[in-house]
Amino acid sequence: MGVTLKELASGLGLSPTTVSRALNGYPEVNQATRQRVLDAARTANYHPNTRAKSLATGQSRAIGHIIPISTSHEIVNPVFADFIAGAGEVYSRAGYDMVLSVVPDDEEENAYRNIVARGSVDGLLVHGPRLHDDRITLLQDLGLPFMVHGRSSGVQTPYSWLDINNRRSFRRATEFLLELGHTRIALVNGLESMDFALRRRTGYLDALAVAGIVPCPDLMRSAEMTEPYGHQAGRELLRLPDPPTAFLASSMIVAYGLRRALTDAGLKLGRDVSVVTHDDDLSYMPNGLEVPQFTATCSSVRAAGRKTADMLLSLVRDPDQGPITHLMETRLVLGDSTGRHRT
Amino acid sequence: MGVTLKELASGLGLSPTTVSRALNGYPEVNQATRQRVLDAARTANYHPNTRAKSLATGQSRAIGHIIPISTSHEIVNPVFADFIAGAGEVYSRAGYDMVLSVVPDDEEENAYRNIVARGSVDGLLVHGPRLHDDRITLLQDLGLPFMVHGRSSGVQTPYSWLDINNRRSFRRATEFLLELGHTRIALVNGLESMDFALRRRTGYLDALAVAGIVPCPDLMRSAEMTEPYGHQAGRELLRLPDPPTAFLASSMIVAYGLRRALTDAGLKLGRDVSVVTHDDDLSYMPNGLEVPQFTATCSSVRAAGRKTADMLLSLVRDPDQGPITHLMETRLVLGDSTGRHRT
DNA sequence: TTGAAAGCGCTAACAT
DNA sequence: ATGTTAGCGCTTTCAA
Repeated sequence: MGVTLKELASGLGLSPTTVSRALNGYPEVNQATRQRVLDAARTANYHPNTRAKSLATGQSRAIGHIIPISTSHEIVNPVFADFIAGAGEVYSRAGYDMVLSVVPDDEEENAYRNIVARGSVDGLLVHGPRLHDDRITLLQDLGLPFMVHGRSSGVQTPYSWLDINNRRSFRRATEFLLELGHTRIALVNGLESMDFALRRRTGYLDALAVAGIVPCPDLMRSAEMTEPYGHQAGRELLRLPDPPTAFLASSMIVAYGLRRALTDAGLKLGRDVSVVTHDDDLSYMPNGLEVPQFTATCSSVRAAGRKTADMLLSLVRDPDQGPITHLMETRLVLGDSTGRHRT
Repeated sequence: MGVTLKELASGLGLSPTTVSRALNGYPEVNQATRQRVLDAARTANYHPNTRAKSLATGQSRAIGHIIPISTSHEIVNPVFADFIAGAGEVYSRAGYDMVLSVVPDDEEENAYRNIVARGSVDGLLVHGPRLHDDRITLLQDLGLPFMVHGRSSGVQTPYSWLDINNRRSFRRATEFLLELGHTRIALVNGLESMDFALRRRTGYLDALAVAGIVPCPDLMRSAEMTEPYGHQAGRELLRLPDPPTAFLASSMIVAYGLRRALTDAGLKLGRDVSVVTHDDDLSYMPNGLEVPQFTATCSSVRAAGRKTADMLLSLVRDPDQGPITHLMETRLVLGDSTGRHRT
């Protein structure tokens, strides 16, 4: 262990109270005393014990993130990592800890209740909201400040969230493919039980409707976003009697699989067929594709993590300010091997 | 907040001590009393305050993971997510919290010191060890139990680690390509300042040496493992006067980029050129490749996370047991579109 | 401007 | 088998 406040105080011939006040920036401390205390703390490498502090103040100075892992499949959404990294930066700077709970998705409610009752965090961040998400109403009841990364269409009462404009991104991506003359456009989407995936489909359907095209169910796929899924979807779509000439992939990793299926079939991307990808993170975007390449980005997931953490901390500091929300617009980045792009 | 132990006790007409003992499974409690307490705790939805508990016991029941993020590039290694998920499962089950600290890589030492001094964790997990890693000797000095995911070749004193046998994997992968008749084999490796990457290169060189082949510096690449890097490396390697006929990629994501470069160049995988990939996690492995496909796996990163967490908890419970280590052997999974594989 | 005393919620001797 | 007391390291009235 390190030095305690008491030890530091007795070493200086002061009371723990004064030392505490000096360290925490209370105004009523003598300048000279404060300086002495600060110096002593530094040389003694003093760090306050977090647990004692939070027991005394009633604040834990920690934020909880609950990562639901499905019991059925082993994949963790890779954007989590970047998002968490962004949020973590903000917490560190603000002197907050980040507590991660990995919870099987059939025990989520319990996990939330526990974490609140144990008082180990001052706020919570909800990941991967579904269409109807009980977690949100649960947290509203529990009264702990929380933010949602994404939205839940089924929840009517207001809550705090940050989301990217998925619907708009996908409408614009579809419009782009329509402009290129495509009429049979496949949507290789994520799991449509997730709110974001439904919004993406809605955007896709919006654009088709405006163009007067009746959506074809065969052209719409939905599953967990993995490379093998993209590959299989691509193969199956190409086997259709009237195969699509363009593909809209819901994530870069899905596009990789799709690309494999298309090139395996001897198709040349950008000549025989167009692929457009959506991903939140530029860092996954391959450059120099010969495909028209679309990336809807909120200038990286990392930044979204930062912004969400900022908002949550503000909520923790002032819980009475009411729900706060932020909708991030996406950029369109269309590129090919010549480096063209448009926004 | 929830109910406190004191409230629970006075409600039952018992002393807090007895209630504490009943709840924590001490043997000297009357069966009937224990049952009464347990029931009351359940109906009152009682959960002990973590901070108070850890202040009293001196144990925080939390494990820290420090994620170094480089200030120069924005990428978080995607295997972190899976590893963390596996570790998190174990912690949850054992009643431990997981605290994640995201730290700029130039402030790591400070971060470690702080976290130890503040006493917020009982143990630490070190990610991404470099060849010479000061963190390890630092932690040895600080005396907090810790595990390393990977090893650091430069550190001589014993410490606890879990690693996969990178050298052996890459030796076997290279041998496989040599058996196929290739003599110019490119190594598209990760950053060789990382310990794992150096071990992989060593394995590659081992196999070449046995075959009597002089390694060609032009054929060895090293960088952060991303898709664009794989792509660029592929393009550049193909432009060589005497280009490689086989490629060894250090991760699946690099292989994706490589594949793009090769197909763009009009090469047919498995006919004109062979690609072999290494990745810790099968879930990234595309099925049905027409390429001989190699995956060295410790049956998923997730499992490695679980195992490492198990070991760390055992270390936390009994710090005197001395360093424990575990070397995971890899499986070779060679597949093509017909589903063939060998181990 | 400083200190003494009480208390945050829990556990752990030391009684009984 | 149960209760009393003290204390973990810090903050926070209240008093001086």
